[in-house]
Amino acid sequence: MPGPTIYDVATAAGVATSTVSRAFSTPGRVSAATREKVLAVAAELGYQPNPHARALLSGKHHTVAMVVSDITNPHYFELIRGAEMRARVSEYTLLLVNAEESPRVEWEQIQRLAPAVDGFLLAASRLPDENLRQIAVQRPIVLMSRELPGLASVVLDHVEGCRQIVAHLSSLGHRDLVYLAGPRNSWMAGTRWAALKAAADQVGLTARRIGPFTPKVSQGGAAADGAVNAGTTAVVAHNDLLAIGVMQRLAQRGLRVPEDISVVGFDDIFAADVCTPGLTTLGGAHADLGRAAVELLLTAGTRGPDDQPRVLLPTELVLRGSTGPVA
Amino acid sequence: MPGPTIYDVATAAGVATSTVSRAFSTPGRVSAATREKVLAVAAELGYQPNPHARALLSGKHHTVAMVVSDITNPHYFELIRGAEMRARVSEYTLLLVNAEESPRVEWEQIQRLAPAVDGFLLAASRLPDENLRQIAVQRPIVLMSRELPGLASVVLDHVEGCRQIVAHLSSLGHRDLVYLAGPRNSWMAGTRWAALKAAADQVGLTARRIGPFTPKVSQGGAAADGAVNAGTTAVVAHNDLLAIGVMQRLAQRGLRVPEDISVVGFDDIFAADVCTPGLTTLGGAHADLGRAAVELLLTAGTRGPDDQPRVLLPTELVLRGSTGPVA
DNA sequence: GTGAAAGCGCTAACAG
DNA sequence: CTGTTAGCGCTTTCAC
Repeated sequence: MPGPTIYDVATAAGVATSTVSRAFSTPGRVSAATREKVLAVAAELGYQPNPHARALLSGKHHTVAMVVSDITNPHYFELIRGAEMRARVSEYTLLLVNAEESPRVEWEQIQRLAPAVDGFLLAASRLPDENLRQIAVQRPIVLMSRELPGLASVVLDHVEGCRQIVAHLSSLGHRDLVYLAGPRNSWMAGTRWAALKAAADQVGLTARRIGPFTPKVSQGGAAADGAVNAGTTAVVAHNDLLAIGVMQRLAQRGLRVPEDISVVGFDDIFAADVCTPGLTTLGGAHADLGRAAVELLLTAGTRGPDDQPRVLLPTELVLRGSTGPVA
Repeated sequence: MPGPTIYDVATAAGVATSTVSRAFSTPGRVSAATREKVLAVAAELGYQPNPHARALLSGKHHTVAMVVSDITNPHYFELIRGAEMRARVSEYTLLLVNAEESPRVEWEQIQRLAPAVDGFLLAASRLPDENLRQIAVQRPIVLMSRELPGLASVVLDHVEGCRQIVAHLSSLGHRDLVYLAGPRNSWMAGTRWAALKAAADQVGLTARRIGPFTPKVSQGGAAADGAVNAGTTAVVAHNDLLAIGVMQRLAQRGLRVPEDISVVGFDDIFAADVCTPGLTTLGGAHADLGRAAVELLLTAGTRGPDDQPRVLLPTELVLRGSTGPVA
């Protein structure tokens, strides 16, 4: 079962193990003839270098771990996809870890894997800032959908995005909006609210926040009722899942979208395009976020702790049927 | 940067490296006092065992690789989720690999990772049977959504599921159906068609197949036109993505679903529930498939090559608005 | 250009 | 119960 080793190859090819090693890692330092022979024998035996042995003395693992705060959220799937694809290009392997929304689990997993990976991608980490800094001294890390001064990060530009949302609603005649907030320990939730509030203030629109809500379809009912109760003409939900849940509840209550109330989401997940009415949502190239994060991680060695990049990718407001002029 | 090793801990605690090792791996074989001390020192130094060194001589990696034929298909996400969660429970790490629908890429990735993982989960593998058998002699493998005699597999019970689809359509008065086939090298596509055909024959319903189609929303247009051209009252699409694309195209052509034509999909992805009309689709606990596959893989050592389990999980036909009585 | 030998971090005999 | 020692498979000096 344990495949052939360089010893087997060396014996079969009549050379030393070091020569076999060189034939693979530094082909220039072996004569063409021996190299050919070694490679031929290796191929015949089905030899595959053992990554563990290699990692053991090189310290390089060719592996990055991606820790996702909640793998059940379809939105992260795009990030995972993008990350996997970029990693593959550099022949890196992607380790996938689910933190189950638990900071403790997240921390334990990271500590466990730290000696075995080249770096971490932390998507929507629920860890306190201090913990993130601790990790960063052990291993290169890149935050996704979260920012922290001194650490590399990739996020969508929500300031500009929220400005667009507000401009859109304002142009339709809405005079106020209600933000259905995401979880308390979500950096994104805070960011979205701040950006929304600032943009609203700027154009003289009233912005209120209710919540927090767990951003799932099932929570849409409570969120919708809260919004109706608040008496607004426009709601901006923390994400598309919540927004879809809201629309379902509104329909149930006999309220029409967008005639009676406009709904906006975040993420532009696939379902936003097929629900009725289509959901107006702030999207962006999420797979690119994943790609950019891996990119940053792989080049982390070239930067000092003082110039950790903060990549801001553009959002795009996708207009669909869920927003319309105020009656 | 390279964290502390057992040597550092041993020195600091004034014991031998083997004692440190034992304190971690076989706590029973050390006196309580020394164990306490070692663990304390280790914690203080922030010592973490190096998994590579451990794997190097144990041959156990506590890692399983999941190879997905096409990571862009949201359906696989559920499988990935389930697998990740089950792996986590046993403190296994899940490696995620995308084969990009290419048998060559799939094969290369598997060969590359073989020496570094405890086994493979192959989801909808596009590899020929022969290659699968070759892999199976190197490492334990579990096929997902594919079967091959002699290899462990987990699939949904499409025979029964397709029978239900046919019964449903038949009860609505449909006398024939058209299957919009998936890719040629997809085992699932062949299986679905065979099951559909058999079930149709049994109840005296005419079944025809057109395609193959790449199962994406964008291919729904061509598929829908083909179905309309064939002049049928019911189409069964290879998966929900294709079905949704079909419904979009039908709407565009002014055809009503289900009044003019009924549509059925496979997978019950999230979007099937929010599109209009809701999509009738053959679902099942896909996350459970992922779980079951990991389960099988982790217990693979206990079975001989002659009793490789073939796990069949139940499907469930989810009735929504896209199917209705024939006019 | 190639071989011999040391050692990466850890565990598993084998002594004591 | 604990220390000594020999590798796991590979790369990397250091000689030749």
